[in-house]
Amino acid sequence: MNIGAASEQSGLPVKTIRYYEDIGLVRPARSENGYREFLDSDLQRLKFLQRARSLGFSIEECRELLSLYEDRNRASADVREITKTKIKEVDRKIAELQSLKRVLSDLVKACHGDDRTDCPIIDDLSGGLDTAFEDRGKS
Amino acid sequence: MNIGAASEQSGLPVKTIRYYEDIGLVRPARSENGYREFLDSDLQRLKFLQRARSLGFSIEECRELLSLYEDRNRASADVREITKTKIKEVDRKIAELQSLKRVLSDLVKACHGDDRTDCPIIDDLSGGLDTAFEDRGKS
DNA sequence: TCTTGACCTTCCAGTGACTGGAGGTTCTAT
DNA sequence: ATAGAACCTCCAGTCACTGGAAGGTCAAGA
Repeated sequence: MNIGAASEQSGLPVKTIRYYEDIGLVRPARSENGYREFLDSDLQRLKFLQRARSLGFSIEECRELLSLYEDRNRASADVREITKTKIKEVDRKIAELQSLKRVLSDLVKACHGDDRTDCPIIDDLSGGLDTAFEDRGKS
Repeated sequence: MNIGAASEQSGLPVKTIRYYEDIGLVRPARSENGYREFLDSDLQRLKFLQRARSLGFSIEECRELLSLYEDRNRASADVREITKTKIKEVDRKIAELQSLKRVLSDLVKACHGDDRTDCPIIDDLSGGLDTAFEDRGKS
């Protein structure tokens, strides 16, 4: 099957599939006319990649998962560990965003939001060292 | 003050400050020796940027907020609107991550995690069209 | 047969927001 | 005088694509 069909079947953009070939995640054969020829096994890999990426695994993690996937002797525990690490990362990101949301919500609450030219949000951003918002500093 | 002091005062890395100058977010004067000379007003901008970036505003949003910040006539309502839009974005990201976490947790729960070579996580990633996880497809 | 248009190819450049490094100048302390 | 820190510019790399130019191939219709 050509790249267009592979794209449709896998849910990955054509450009992305070519990119994945570039970085060695998939190695489709070539037809005589130079077109990429995707076998079912290639399509499997692409679907795997689509799914894993949509679950937030990085390209390098996908590479690792793929090699576990191909390795008939890999332990289920290895895959489980990678996934658990990923869950912890997701948890961390959620917590960060929730704290961010809290600060932003406080700012909006404190802001009268009319056409006056004083604004607590701007005040906070421009120094605000003595406002109620304590958790400044980079994450 | 030199870039090193500005970095320390603002909490932004030296490289980042130079980058911000490149893209026109800050315009420090130059001393005779070619060194950047940061005035208090420059430092204000840098602190503003540090804070706004840490709150998840993009560079372009920071540019907008800065121009509102400089504009003595801007309405508080404008700033409030930008912030509210940002909160909605943060909410969306949190929801995405929570759904992602649910799927990953389900996978880990289903995975026996021993040294057997069958693994529900890999099974899910490699097609898994008839597993219990429904929300595949790109976000 | 010719043409149109869809699909395919490669290659180069850009995204966002930095970060790292090379190679060179200036300042400061000893 | 000299060592080392701090500064300078410029170029390249990061991540995971995405867009576009310029051109080759294929299938269908006139």
